[in-house]
Amino acid sequence: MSLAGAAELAGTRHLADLHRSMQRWFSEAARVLPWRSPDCSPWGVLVSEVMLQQTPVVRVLPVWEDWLQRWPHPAGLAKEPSGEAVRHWGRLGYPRRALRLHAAAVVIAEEHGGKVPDTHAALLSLPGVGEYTAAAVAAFAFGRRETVVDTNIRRVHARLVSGLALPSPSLTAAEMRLAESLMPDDVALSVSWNASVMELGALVCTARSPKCSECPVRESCAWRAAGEPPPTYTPKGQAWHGTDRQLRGAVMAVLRAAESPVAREIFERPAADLGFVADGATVPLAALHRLNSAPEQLERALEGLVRDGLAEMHDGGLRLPA
DNA sequence: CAGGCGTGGGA
DNA sequence: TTCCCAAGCCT
Repeated sequence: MSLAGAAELAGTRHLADLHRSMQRWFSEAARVLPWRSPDCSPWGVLVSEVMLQQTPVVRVLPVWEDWLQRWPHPAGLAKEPSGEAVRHWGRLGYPRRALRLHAAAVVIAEEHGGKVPDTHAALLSLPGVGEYTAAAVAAFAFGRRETVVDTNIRRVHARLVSGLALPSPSLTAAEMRLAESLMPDDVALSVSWNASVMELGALVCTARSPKCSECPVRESCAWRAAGEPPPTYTPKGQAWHGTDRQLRGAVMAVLRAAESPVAREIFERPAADLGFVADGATVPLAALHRLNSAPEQLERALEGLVRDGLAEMHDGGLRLPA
């Protein structure tokens, strides 16, 4: 990063101006989201943060509403079989998150009196909660001064301060130090600073085709000043077609739709004779068959799902954990 | 620590 | 059509 740039920003009047500009922009440009409501419980914030991991807001909204109505408190979810969490996760993706959220609810019910813990350390110990999520919940649900660093914030810092098109592939110690150096001292202001930088990354300072003309801090942007140089590396795309991942997703879609355990042969047989599988399961089953995977790969996918706790054997068939 | 882990919409 | 990627976590 540009140490000179960071030093110039930190501890100067310039930094206070930056905080002010961002706060003003956030107050008028921020999206209205249910988990930002003052009425939203810490549990609602935690659920939103986990759902938002690697998942766009628009897809999270309906599932979050369903979850919070169904399980307004962690204790309610804790009483359910973990498979119910997975079933109601729907097609959000990364269903292990549902499993971990359920496990977190159990820990909260049993060890925290049913209340979401309010410290970074306690949050971090919950399943599925890493550095980012712990900081985000501590800040946004409990008003704490936390150095929140997510992909949006990393990108904004990379451009605004370091003059780079994109941050490095993985989070570095230097980035954490930079993020800390930019934090307002005031607690309330620090919370809105975290939220506003994240929102700027999500709405304006986007990965592709950023809307610099709408940026409230474009005059301070090191990347813009440098002539918007291109990224210095090319992110490696994730393979999808033909992967175990794709097959696992197809199997999970079947299990979510099935009302009874699905026999192994059903996963291999054409979708025609599925009399003993619930109607709702035939569509995802047809999609699975269309993948036309090798038996060995199917075996690997099913075993992987069982190993991960996303499915279990019952009556010789596979089902969501009951 | 590099790689595995879902999904669907937009460029 | 293909590729990219969206508030990461865990091993």
